[in-house]
Amino acid sequence: MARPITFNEEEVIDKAVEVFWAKGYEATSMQDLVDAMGIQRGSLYAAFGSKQQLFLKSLSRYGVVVVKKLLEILESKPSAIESIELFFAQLVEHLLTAGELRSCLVTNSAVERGLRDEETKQQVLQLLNALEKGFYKTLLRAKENGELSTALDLDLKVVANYLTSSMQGLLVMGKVCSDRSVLMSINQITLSILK
Amino acid sequence: MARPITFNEEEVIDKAVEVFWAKGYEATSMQDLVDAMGIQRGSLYAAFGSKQQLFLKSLSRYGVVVVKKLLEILESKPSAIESIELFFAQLVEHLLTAGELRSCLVTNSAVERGLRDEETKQQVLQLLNALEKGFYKTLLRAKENGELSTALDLDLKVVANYLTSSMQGLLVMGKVCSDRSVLMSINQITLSILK
DNA sequence: TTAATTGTTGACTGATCATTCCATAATGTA
DNA sequence: TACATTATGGAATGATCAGTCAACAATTAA
Repeated sequence: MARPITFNEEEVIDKAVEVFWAKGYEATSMQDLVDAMGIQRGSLYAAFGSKQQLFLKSLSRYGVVVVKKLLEILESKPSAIESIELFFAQLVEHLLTAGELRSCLVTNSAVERGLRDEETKQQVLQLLNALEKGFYKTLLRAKENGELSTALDLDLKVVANYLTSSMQGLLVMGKVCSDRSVLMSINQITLSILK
Repeated sequence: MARPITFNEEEVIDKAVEVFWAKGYEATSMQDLVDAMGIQRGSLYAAFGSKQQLFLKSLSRYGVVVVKKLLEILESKPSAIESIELFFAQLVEHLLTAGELRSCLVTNSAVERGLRDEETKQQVLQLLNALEKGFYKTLLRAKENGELSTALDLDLKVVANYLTSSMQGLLVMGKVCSDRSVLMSINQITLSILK
């Protein structure tokens, strides 16, 4: 039998996620990853193949960990609308406190790699789709709860898309703006269409 | 007297803008720039100092050329609201036709460099501010024209910020989504608050 | 025509890039 | 204990990176 792997793959990937999240794909060197992941180059290549593959795996892991946690916010309150409000408020909180991780790996990857790498584009689409579905489910719940103005006659799929896009906009603004009141007032208008 | 410069600085910078716009900062090599700009390394360094300085100059030039042209759309129609609608429609048109330039150098720079380079961050803030001011002026015009619902009682500065953020969101979505109807329906909801 | 000045050119530098490779270490089985 | 197997460690690879530099070309003033 063979010598067993001494590192935990998920733990090690989580470190890679942080590096890609903070620095982006191009600015991250394999040396950065070796240092952060705490395993040697050889093991890294044996386990993950290449920088590109490691990146895709990191993006996928980001979906499983971070995006999933975000989506849980949408189910955290009895009121669907309040859940959506909390979701956007938490984004602002993240932007104001997360330091070098202030942003979203999905947004970053869409912008840096969306046009130049088809695999990344497909993964980003999948993650954006998951967010959109989360919004849609929550909007349906709002409708069932009678939380949406009956005067409102909007296609909820479209609204879900709008919320996804608005979220991306907020995350871009948060890259350069640290003013809570500015970010919160953007959210306030964004969500005013639901009332 | 000395030998005069044989290249036109603006023409040459416009080439650099395109390269940074298409590839981003990190993925662009000085060799890429030498090739695209049509001048030699030595001349490039003599004229612009470093990759970082050339990038900042390119971003600034992007503001003078591209952002300025965008802002002109906001003054292109008698109706202020129609001008804003045209602005967002043109963004979609750009996203669907611009190929590898499909995006906005401001968005790209905010995302890729906003957290990691203070000079870039300041320039991005300045450009976002110019956009916001353009929206604000146009919203004021809308109000004066009586185009805004009188029921609407919104701080126009905040709305201008919201439009800036919405624009960034649309540009992120456009990196991975080529579906005109999706992008247009996002705009439709974004602008519905003005009615 | 000559001297002085400055732009142009492309080879060159040392650092760093992603990736490979192999000797060595560690493990389970026989 | 010895063997087979596989992970580990880290040196080495060739390519490419940003940036430098000195020889050369072109221009103007004198």
